[in-house]
Amino acid sequence: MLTELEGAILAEIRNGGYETAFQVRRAFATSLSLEWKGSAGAVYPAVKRLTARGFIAASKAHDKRGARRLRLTASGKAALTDWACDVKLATSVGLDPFRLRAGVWTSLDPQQRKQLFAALGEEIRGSLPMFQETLASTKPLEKVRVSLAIQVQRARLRTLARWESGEMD
Amino acid sequence: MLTELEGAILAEIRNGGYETAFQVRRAFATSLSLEWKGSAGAVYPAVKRLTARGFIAASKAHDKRGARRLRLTASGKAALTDWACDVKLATSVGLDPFRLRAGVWTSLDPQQRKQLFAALGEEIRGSLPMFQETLASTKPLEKVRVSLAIQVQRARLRTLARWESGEMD
DNA sequence: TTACTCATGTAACAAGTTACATGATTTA
DNA sequence: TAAATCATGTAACTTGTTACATGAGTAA
Repeated sequence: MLTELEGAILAEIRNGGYETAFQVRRAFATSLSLEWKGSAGAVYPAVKRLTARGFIAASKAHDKRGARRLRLTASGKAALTDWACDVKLATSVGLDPFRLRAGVWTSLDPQQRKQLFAALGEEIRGSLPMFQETLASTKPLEKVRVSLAIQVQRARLRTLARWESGEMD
Repeated sequence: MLTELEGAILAEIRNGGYETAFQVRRAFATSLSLEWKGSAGAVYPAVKRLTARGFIAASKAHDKRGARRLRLTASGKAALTDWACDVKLATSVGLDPFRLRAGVWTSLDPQQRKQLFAALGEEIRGSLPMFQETLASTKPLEKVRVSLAIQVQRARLRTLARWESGEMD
């Protein structure tokens, strides 16, 4: 069993090709589709755990700096596949901040709600260009994730439009 | 600043009307749209924190059992509204297990992928009736959350259909 | 040579998990 | 009266956060 972060770390290492833990951190910190901060206190211990479980192997780089380059072992690849193909976990609803808050919006007075929905729509529409830029210039793994993030944002916009012009159901 | 769980707890207390912490736990444990387990070790400390911050007030029930019934204070209501109307937080992408795994699916061989997508579709379609039942029989707050969960599942089905008959983009 | 980036970590803290403990009330 | 449910908690653990420490290589 892997945590969501551990699964994402294995995916990043496999995808990036001999990345250092530092590069994994940076990938997380700059990703639009990943929610984690890429904090040292999360990534280094997680890499240590995954190494101890035999999922990651490390080798020194040949350059001057000689950083620890990470790669997946055979069992690491298997663990990643198991994690990614877990049907129950993959289809669970997840922690969606929009959904979690939407219930509360029903008890807002109409004027406040109208203002809020306008602000939400503006924020989402403003975020789409960034997503679309990333979509053009990344590797398949991140591309697919960004594409799904865009779909979520579009679905939110449709929901807002429906709620603005009618009932909240 | 509230955590997602704390926000959801305040929403539940406001929505439920003088619930006990135990009833909040059960609501979380049985909810289709909430990801938390409603564990005692999460809920009781959170209620304690929220009480200490003046967001929750408690009173003894008049019945034999005399349980601690919870209600929101004025500042608790304000804190809930602030949390629910935080535009940046409400529109952030969240931790979606489907999106997190989807990137890895690109490197599966076609046969495996076909099988996986069939299983994912079946699981999602199998879950929809439960969601739809809940939709008929709950209060507005949970109703809206379930409705959004259904939309997420439908969007996933559309994505799978598109990926099955074409390219993954 | 000063500042920035690369690189690896630890410490204190936050907030969730499971598992356990305890007891009152209600139902079969 | 035995079992189930209601009710409130704590303890040990896991895994994330921020903030700090340290040092090597690189660019201005």
